[in-house]
Amino acid sequence: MRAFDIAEVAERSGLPASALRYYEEKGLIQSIGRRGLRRLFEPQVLERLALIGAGRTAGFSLEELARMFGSTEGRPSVDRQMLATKADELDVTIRKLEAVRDGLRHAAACPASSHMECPKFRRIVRAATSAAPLRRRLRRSL
Amino acid sequence: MRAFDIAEVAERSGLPASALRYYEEKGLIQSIGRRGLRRLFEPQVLERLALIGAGRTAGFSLEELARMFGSTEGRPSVDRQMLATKADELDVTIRKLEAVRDGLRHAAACPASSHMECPKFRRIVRAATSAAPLRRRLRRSL
DNA sequence: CTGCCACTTCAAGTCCACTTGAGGTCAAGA
DNA sequence: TCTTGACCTCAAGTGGACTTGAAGTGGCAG
Repeated sequence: MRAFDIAEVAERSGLPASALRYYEEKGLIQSIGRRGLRRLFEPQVLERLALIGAGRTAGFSLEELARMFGSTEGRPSVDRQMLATKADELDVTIRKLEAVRDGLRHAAACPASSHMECPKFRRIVRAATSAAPLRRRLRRSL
Repeated sequence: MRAFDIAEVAERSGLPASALRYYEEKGLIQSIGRRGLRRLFEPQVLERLALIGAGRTAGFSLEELARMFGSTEGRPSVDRQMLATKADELDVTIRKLEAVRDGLRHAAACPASSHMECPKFRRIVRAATSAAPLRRRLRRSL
């Protein structure tokens, strides 16, 4: 078994075929050829899709992901400085998320009728909103 | 100075007036009255906006935020069970983000020409994509 | 009192990441 | 050979979160 057709990639990756076609159109993945009309994919594509999924989880747009590791060809190497910068940004995001999580946890436990009256809650909200240069927000997956 | 007009809230919160009107329309904030046509806001609204910002950072939709602390009136109390569940979901998201961050950091440092050939990188990608029930994705802010 | 212009409303437009639908093709099983 | 139906393309639609534009209003400096 050398190549998968789109239905097989869809099943194994959990993504609908329409999304795979869209990703190909955007240069995020490539099919290795066709059988008649039908796209053929290397098993490798599943790892690439995993990588894309991870990047999406971290809030990168498809365009950013394409820039980061879209077409491995024609590029000297991924811009390492950019990767490090993105990692730093993610650190900031993570810290905010931790604060939000703590706020949620506290709000679930604290008996104050209005959370904004609770000094602890207010401190947590401040933590979640300061830590200035947030560039990313979270998106939902299904 | 008891009340802010929309331009002042916009300036202090960093959000455009159009977004504030939109948030009001969606029930996330309230103006406390009008001077002529113009909305007046209590200084309090800034804290609420901070809370909304924190929630948005964590990937909650405006509708979810409205449910969580939209109109404080008419609701016995925020659903504490839901808050705890959201906190748990955030924990999962945070773990994925940490894995993505580590992957980025590693990719920035690792000399392998193709990262997918590096076993360490592949392990990190797996960590970022497993931990199954992710419901949230990150969104970008400006 | 007048005029400016920051504010107002409402409808429509934008961006992203896909999804859906119509209409077409062709590999493979009966 | 014929039929089936999974796959194809391309255009248009969707949803969330706003933004933009046109047309109107009214507080306040002069």
